[in-house]
Amino acid sequence: MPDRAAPQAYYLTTPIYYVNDAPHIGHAYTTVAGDMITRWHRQRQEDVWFLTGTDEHGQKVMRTAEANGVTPQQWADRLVEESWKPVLTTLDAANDDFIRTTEDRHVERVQRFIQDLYDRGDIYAGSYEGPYCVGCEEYKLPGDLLAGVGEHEGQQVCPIHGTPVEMVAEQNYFFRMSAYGERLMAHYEANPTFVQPASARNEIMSFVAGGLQDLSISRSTFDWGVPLPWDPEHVLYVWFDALLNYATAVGLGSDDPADAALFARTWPADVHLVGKDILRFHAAIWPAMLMAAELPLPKQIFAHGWLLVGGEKMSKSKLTGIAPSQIIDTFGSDAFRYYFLRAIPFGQDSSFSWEDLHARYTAELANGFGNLASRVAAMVGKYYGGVLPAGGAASEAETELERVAAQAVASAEAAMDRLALHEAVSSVWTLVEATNGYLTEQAPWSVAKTETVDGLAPADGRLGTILRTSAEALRCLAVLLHPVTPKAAAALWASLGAEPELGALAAQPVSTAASFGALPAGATVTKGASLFPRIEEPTEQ
RNA sequence: GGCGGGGUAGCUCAGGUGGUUAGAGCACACGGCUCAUAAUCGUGGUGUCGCGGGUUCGAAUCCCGCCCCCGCUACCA
Repeated sequence: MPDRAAPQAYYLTTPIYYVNDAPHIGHAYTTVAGDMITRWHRQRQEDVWFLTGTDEHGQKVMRTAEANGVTPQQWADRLVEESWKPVLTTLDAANDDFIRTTEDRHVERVQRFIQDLYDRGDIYAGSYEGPYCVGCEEYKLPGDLLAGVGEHEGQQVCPIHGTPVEMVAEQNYFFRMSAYGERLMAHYEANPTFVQPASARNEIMSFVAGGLQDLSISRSTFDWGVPLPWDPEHVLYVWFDALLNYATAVGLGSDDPADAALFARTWPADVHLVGKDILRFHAAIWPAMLMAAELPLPKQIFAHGWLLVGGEKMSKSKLTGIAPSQIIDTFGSDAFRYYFLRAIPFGQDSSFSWEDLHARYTAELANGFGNLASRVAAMVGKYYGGVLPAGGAASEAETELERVAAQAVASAEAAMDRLALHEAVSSVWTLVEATNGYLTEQAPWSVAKTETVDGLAPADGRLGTILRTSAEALRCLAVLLHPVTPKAAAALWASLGAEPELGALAAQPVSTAASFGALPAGATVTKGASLFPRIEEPTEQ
């Protein structure tokens, strides 16, 4: 347990995923990005907290449960246990906690939070009026309505039923969000990286600059939610409930000293990763809620883009929704992680295609990285019986390769600070390419012909130097790629025989990764299974 | 409608405060090598830079108009 003077943990969250449906690769993408970032920070030797979870209240979940003939709680339990938690394992996500909004710890702390806002006068009773569709049994958004035709000429109609909507008023409670517009604007202006990337920042600023209305935060037409402590006929608006998870999960509102310590250690969060479709809730409503409660704001809201399939946003209804397992069953979790982290500029929309996935898998993972590990291990086996040679004096070529490694680390570090995940991976890859080039130029197989005597070459000769240096590059790659492809990196770590001397891969610091010479001479190098075996056909699913 | 982003090689994209023959990766072709997952290394071609005007000695880059795509335009999560 860190003491009060201890530096704050690097605390990152994914959105909590709505259990209305099963996970698709869009959810998995966010999780993988968060996992890479937090793994990287752990290897910077920082204290880290990585949170993910599920959002389980609201009318949609209630209806889906009803349609499936179960209670909302049963429905949520089933999806969480059968889909959402397993996918974390499938993805190799190393989260520190998993919050469910139906857990007592969350519900109780949410109630305490809103009671506090109510007591402060930031929540008040009012009435909400809006266009209501009887057929849908819900309020519609003004922008969703269509102009009526024929007998409904001149009226606004529901886009689903085609029947006129009626204005309905409902008594409920409001959050005084209008009071926070100016403070929000001031915060955006004073903290340019609070909302990133810039496109997201511009969008949210233009939204808030347009003026904020108070937010209706309770519902009395259904009961699947957190009851308001002072008026249990109402449940809390699901977003108000959901956003609070980031704080309740790390102990806000708990009386337990351990929870209080965790909160002190983690809050404010460093990054909330979000999809750009939920940016507003995180970049406007959530900070306003925290301001109202007089709590520190998170340091950054980072909105990543959408995965496009055939040029359109991936969508289940259009049959372009893809489950993570469809990719992972064929390519593996490492390839899944690598592909989305490398191929997609983090923060931008990007096309996904099976052809691109397969092409990158083959060119970069199988032929580039996997084959590099394979050829080095094979040569250490062939020329030195699997015992890593000590090597001799470094020539300019070795010095240059080490320089490339140092540059890769420096570039990757800088990219990670900007959450330019794709650039970080690209930076690391320069070492893969340089090492393949180094091997071709140094041609250890040719050197072996002149140095080998009685089947073995001297460990301190030129051949030994080349292979030792190549193994060092691989060690560096294992360390740097552990956040991206943890399974392959671990396999490589084992193949290099690094663990006995250097310890666990996950504990290897990024900062010293590029210092060659860490692997002990005499380490047992084994050529295991291919890191990324070639896969025949593009998998059309 | 308003605001914002975008339309550049077969594909995915960079460039874009105007200036020599418009770039990268992939794909493709040729050459080297043979340790390795038929892998690797090197070399090479590829483009009316959405359309039409304009400013300029010179525009992918600036201005005007037009076409097309996408996002935002609050209480569905």
